[in-house]
Amino acid sequence: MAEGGPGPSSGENLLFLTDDQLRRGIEAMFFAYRGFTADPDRILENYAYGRAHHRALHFIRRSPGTTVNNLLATLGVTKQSLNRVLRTLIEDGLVESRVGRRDKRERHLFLTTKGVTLEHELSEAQRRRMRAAYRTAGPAAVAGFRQVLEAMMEPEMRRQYQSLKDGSA
Amino acid sequence: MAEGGPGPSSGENLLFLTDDQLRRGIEAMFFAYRGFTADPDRILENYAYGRAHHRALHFIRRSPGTTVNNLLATLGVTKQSLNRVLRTLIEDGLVESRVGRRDKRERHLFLTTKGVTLEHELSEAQRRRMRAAYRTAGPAAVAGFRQVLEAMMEPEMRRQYQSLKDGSA
DNA sequence: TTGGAAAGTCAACAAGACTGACATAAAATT
DNA sequence: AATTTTATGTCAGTCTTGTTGACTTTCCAA
Repeated sequence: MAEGGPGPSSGENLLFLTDDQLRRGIEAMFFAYRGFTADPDRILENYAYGRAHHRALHFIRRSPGTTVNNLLATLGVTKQSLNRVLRTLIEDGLVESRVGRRDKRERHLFLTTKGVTLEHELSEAQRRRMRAAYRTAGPAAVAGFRQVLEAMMEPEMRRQYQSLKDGSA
Repeated sequence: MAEGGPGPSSGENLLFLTDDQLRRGIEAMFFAYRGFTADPDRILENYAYGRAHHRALHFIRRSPGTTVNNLLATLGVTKQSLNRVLRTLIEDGLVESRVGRRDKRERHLFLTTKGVTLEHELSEAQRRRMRAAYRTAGPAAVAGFRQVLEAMMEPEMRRQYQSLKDGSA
């Protein structure tokens, strides 16, 4: 690409779109995601659970009563993969699966008291880091952070994200 | 928004630090990271490689001549894990491993022409998405994005990130 | 009543991470 | 010169989390 063109093609300043800047952003995502998952991962080592369990707990807590199919769409995994995780969480009494009243094929998922406890421990660790990062960067930076992340999502995931914004499912 | 306390505790506006806002940020990271890896993942399906190969190619390209130990520290994996990936890349002629001149224990890693080609295909797909997101969000948002991500990194990873900023390793 | 959707299960498999043990060569230290 | 440490590679085994494919059960709705 030869990168270096110092003069923007238009009158606008587009230096933030150079390949070098973009690569910096790519590396920032890579390194930051590691920090993002580090704290919950450390906690999960004490239990017999992994990151997949954390994700399930997070989204069940976020949308209590959600169905397995909903959760599948949000997490973007196969039902077999989710099922293994869900089964252990149900067996261990962290998640309750209630047969749907209207549609009895559906299972509605809820956290038990025990599930809420672990979810809170995990999410509080993650929020602590997020809070520190937000405080360091400030409100304007946070707004930009969210804008860029949202623009980076796949359209279907952006819909998931935005639907969670307001009410639950 | 219903968000907890309407009145900030101090004179400053700290609404961006509510647990709800933090959870929004956590979900943004989760969904955005999926978009971030989606394009390279699709390309990698055509080859016999995975995300781990992409990461190795990226950082070798970024710091040509880097040693195995350096790469290990950057990627944050075990040598056994990296070795498996590196071995296939060398066998397939994408990466060249040269014995160090000064210290013959070290192996210096370089991309071959073939390696550069694949790395470019992968990174161009990733940059394309990043470019679109940056363009949508604008330069101010990008600056904030980078600030928050940097603050979110583990200190050791932040050092890695910043050392890559300037010259190579 | 029958077709199809939702959910669950079983089996097999793969990527990519891990630990632990061990081998080799070369550099550094004693 | 002998010993220790470092850098790398390799073998073997395990774990988590994802995949596909096949099959069953339940049950809603046309």
